[in-house]
Amino acid sequence: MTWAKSINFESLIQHTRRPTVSDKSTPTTVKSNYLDELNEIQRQAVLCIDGPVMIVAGAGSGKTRVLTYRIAHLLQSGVDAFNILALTFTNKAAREMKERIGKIVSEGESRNLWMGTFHSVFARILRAEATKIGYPANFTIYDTDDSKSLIKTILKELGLDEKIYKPNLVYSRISSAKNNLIGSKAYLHDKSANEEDRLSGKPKIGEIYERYARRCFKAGAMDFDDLLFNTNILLRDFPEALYKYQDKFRHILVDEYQDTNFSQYVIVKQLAARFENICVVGDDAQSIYSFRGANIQNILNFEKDYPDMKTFKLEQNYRSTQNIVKAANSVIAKNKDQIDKKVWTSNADGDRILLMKANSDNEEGQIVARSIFETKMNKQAPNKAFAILYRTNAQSRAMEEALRRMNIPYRIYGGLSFYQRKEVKDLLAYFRLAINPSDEEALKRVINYPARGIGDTTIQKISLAAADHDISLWTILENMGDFNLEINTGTTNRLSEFVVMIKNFTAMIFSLNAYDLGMNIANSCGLLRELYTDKSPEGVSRYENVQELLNGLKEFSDSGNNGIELPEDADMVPDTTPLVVPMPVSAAEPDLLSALAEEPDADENPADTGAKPAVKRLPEFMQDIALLTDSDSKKAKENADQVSLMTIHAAKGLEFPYVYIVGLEENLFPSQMALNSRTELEEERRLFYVAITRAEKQAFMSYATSRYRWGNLINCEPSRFIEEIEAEFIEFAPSAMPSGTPRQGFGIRQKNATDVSNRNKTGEDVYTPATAPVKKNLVKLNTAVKQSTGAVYDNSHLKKLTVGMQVEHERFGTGIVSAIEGEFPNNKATVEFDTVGQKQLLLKFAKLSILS
DNA sequence: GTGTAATGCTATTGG
DNA sequence: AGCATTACAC
Repeated sequence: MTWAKSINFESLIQHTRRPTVSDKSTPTTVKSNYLDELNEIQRQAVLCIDGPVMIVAGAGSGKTRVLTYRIAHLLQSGVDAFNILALTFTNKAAREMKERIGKIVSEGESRNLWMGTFHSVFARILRAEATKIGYPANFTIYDTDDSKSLIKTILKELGLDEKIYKPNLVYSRISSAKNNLIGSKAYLHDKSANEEDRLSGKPKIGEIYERYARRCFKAGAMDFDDLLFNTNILLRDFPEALYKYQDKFRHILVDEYQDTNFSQYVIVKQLAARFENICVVGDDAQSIYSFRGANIQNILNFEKDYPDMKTFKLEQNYRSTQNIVKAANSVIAKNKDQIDKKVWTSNADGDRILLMKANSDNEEGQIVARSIFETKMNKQAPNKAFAILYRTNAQSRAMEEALRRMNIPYRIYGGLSFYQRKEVKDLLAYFRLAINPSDEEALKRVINYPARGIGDTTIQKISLAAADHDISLWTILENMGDFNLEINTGTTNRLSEFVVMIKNFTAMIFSLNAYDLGMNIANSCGLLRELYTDKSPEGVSRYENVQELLNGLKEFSDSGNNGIELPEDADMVPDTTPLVVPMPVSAAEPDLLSALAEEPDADENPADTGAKPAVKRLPEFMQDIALLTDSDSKKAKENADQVSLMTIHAAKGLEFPYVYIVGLEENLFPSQMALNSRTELEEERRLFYVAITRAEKQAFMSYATSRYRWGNLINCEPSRFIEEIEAEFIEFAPSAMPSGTPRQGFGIRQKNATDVSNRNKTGEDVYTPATAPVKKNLVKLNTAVKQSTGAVYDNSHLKKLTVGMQVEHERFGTGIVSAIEGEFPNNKATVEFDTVGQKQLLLKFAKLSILS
């Protein structure tokens, strides 16, 4: 692991060697009843709570049960819930596990566990520590749409062609750099990355990345990957923070370890370094997220990281029939890279996998729907016993239609989540702006929605000025008089009305609870009115969605539940310790940031009472909202009797009595994109393995010989995966056996020409440390803080600026002052920069330092 | 600046 | 086929 090696973490990690694995690992206060529900290996895995442990958990082997009991056991052995960090793959998994643990121990205790996804846990920690790394505590989390929109903006600014620099591709380049802990500056100097970009004809990716990172920072925003990246920065550059969390999280558990990426890996490694009470749970055979940076090596190399670790292999499957387990085993055996294990079951043989053939995607839907109907009758099973799994979301439509026609209730998981709907995002954007007016994506989203006569050209002018002065759009809007924007008075008035409106919202953040403020915003921003006037069915639905969001806000205000439950820890109050002398704040402006950080209305000393603050406010509601996904919206009646439709990725960790795996065709599953290398194909195969092993009683598979794609019909060939299942476990439905040419498409298949060896993408990138050295952070801190409050910079040192001086600008570099006009604080300087030429700068805003 | 019609591009997988 | 962006008329 080149990166891991090149980071000198050893020097940072405070090695307090944990006690050697003790012989007193026999607990004293364990309720015997839950241990009785475990088999021998499971029990050992639960009881071994000292030191590094790897649990290799085959599909259906009771992994969740082991994790749950292990945590319960830790608690009963006297470990404080606050000292346990359990990282799960979804928020839903965390919620469910907490519930189960609550039933074994007490609910009060389980609530104090630090349990959630990497993103939600470290977002919470970053809220408390943000100022250390130069971010405001009220930072926004950009979702993928925000990120891509920002990338598009940057592409336009740089005059790059979106067809060459596809935003999706640029985004994933940046994302994978971050997940490998390569910051934008490091990326620019990264030979292999540059080489790769140059060869792919996109040499400017580094430049885009740098701008992107700068813009996010200025907007006080982190994207998903930043949550992990910045956690790493925090732990690397602030040893006292590292020490604090090492000490706090004395026991660390990571679920689905096979799907962690490098960034996550380093976080865990760092946090666990002191006590090494780390337990990872995973199954290499179910690693299906390499496309977003997951590195299967993390689990394969666990032993190298912790040579004295204990391994427990859970190999007995309790979920599925013999047929399903054996069929799945016969498939996964085709993969090369795996941990040696043998999943077995003592369950009944069960029915064979039923393979069905259709002539088109629509017919496939009908066949599947009909089969579900029949199986329901034959087995007397409810709808919720069924799941339809597919490789791509686009396949859901044909299934939906067929189910609807047969009056079979269903629910689609994934796709557009509630929080991604346009109308919901619009209102959320107003909320975001109220909390953090620097949030550029939110600003652009709603500055002219509902339409208020602020058009593209106006926004262009403002953006240009912002780029020119290297300040945020919001700062321009607040100080329009100071810039020659050449915007007519009518528009100027509308702009200032908008600014006043947002400022009013901001001013109410602490006086109103989340619901009252949200309602107030929804009413006065004009969005509710706009939606209400639209009486089309879609319009009504949009209105209802906004109402739904407000309902959620209401519930949150009453109960404090926004879908992610993490403890409110006494020592997790945002750290307001000033790293630099606090900047003076102009009298007119409330010091919002410190208000946010200090929470004036909150209990003075929560540690004394243990009570939560009485009033639930909007910032608290918003703090994790970008991290919520569809499956987290708990209101969707989990228990409704519906057939589940979802992608195989979304089905990870779930199980159903009857599972339909559809669209088993070459170029669809395995995906066309995965045919370039062995490793990619192996990941597809693991995905197939995951799909099969979701089934408890019977698996069904189907393929179509033709389907619509981009509006035209294409021919399809059955997937190679079908013939990888040993024949004895499969049964062909009558229609799947074409009369003329039996087993058409089977047997003889040409080897895929591109099925070559490993593409070796392990990348020898070099991690350049000190992407953000401490000192620099201090400087940046000022700008971040000030921007988030909208206050004026303290540039009083520029009073003594005179013509002829050499100055340095954060972005424009060095230059010579050629003219000064106006009176402080409204004076302007003309600077001849060495590289970017002449610029006029308002000293009030410019971040200049005087060199000589 | 706003709204609509025509065009063109796209569909792995997801927190 | 569906969505997003662009072109063009008001």
